[in-house]
Amino acid sequence: MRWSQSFIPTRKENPREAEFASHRYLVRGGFIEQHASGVYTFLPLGRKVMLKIEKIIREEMNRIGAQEVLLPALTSADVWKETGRWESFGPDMFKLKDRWERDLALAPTHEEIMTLLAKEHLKSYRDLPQIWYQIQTKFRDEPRPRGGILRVREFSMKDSYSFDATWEGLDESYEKHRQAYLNIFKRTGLEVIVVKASSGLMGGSDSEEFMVLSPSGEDRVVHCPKCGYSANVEVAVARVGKEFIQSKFQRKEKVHTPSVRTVEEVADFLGIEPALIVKSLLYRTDEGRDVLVLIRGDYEVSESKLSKVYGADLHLATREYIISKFNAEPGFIGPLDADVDEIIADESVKNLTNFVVGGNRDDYHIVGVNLDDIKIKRFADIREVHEGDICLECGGELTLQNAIEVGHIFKLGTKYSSSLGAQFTDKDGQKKPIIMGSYGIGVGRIMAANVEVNHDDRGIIWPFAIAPYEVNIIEIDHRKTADYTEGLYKELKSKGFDVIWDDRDTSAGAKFKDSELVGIPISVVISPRKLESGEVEVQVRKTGERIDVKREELIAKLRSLKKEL
RNA sequence: CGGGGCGUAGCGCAGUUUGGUUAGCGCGCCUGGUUCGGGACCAGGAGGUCGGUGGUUCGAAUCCACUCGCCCCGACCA
Repeated sequence: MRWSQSFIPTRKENPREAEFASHRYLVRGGFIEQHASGVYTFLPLGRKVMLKIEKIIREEMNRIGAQEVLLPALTSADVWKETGRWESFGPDMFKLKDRWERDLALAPTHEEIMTLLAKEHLKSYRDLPQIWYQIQTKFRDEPRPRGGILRVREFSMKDSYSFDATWEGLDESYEKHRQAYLNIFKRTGLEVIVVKASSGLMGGSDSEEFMVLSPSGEDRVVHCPKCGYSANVEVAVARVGKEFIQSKFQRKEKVHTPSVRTVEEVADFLGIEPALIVKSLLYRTDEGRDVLVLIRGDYEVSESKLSKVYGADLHLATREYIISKFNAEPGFIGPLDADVDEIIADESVKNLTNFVVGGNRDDYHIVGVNLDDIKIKRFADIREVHEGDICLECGGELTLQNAIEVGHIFKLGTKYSSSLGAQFTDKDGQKKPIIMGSYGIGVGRIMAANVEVNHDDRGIIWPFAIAPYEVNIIEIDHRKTADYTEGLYKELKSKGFDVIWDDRDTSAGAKFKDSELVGIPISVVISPRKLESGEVEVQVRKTGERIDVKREELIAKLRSLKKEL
């Protein structure tokens, strides 16, 4: 392709709204353009990158015997109602009506549709196992799109589904995907860590996420550098830093603590460490049950863990509700004589002695409290792991880092096959629900995560495998070298390089800047001066190297660079 | 949904506090010329319902009300 004939609308200035590197550079480089909040157009360069990522995904999926299909994006409401997800997705699902007022939905994922397909055709254990996948547009009405293409409402996802007759079979299908995913991320130039994850709305038992560590990520992952334990903070477990502590307060008594509300303020006021204060948080179920949650003052409650332990979604009560219920401000409520349906305490509370709780009256706390004083229904691990907590596996010190989720794999089990009646007949003649797994990769996220991780202040640094072009031939003076360059351009193309030829009638500086912004891994610079000695210059985007190469050695040089990058 | 910020030419911004001719600047774009290894220079030119609606006023980009859109921070997910 000639640059002069390409549609590559690069910009010199950052778009006003773009704060993330990937957003800035993908827009500035002419890869994407915003249409609406969380909805983007892919311009030629962006489309090329996406197609290259998809190609790698297809190769790796096909390698594990998966077969590509394409399901509809526009789906009938019935199936969603059958599995209950018409409600549980709630406003995250784009719902619409047809002209007959029938409910439809734009699919946010495809477990239901895929399971129906399996139900229709996979009747016998002889038909199993199967792995089906598609690369398709998903629609999710995200409450908050973010970071350009990092989190959007319409996005391309590779999703696959495995159907097995046995649990061992599911393990195998899952393992195949795990390996395929590792290959895909490696080939697309991403370093990922695999973390234990919450299965959330998908349901099922085990699930793992593939994470790219990056400050721009909105997930947080706990990692043990010593033994490799890794988990999303939503499900991570650990031992608390200091376990057994007791305070100086020997006697239980009410203490006047005027307008000290937060844990820090109370700790300062009383002259004890925050860990000795037991925070009381009021949670409510959707049905209106009140659950008082106790946790050590230096920790936070993990709502996802809490909800799982409790068995239903819990949400923090509003300030107004707390005041009406306790007749005290949120900062002063406590477990003693609390009129709630249930009290759950985090395990971190177990080993405290003579601790401090809210007094259920404004401006008062109670010190010297012990577990016997409180009617705790159960203890559970409901706290969010902190940086520096102790690894349960090996005793190492845990780290906490931000990460971008680029893939997620689930062992679904029989959740969907049971509710939709997808059964097969086993060897013994018994009808059994098909055992399923589901597996997703965000194609656009691979692209965005790549830019987040691989960029500098000049622009993007693509890995060779998914770069929009592999080689950019930059002509310093098109009028003097056009014929020569055309020969070179044709040769590179015929040798299999994805090459663009910057033949524009503009200054050399502008061409260099554009090339660096767009992030083409290798530039071949053609200047009349160097041509006299039969040389061209090779520039490597990643390292900034400039190497003079004899014309006849160019192909060999490019091939060796291709392997490195 | 809560909190914060922003909408003025294709892009980035000034002007709004304190209302007052014809709404500015840079980049980009068009024409002509000169340049040609790090976003070139000179001359000329085109391009704007100031997000929208309604109000206040002799007069509104500027004040008021409503409204739409976008971004960022907190509860969800590839």
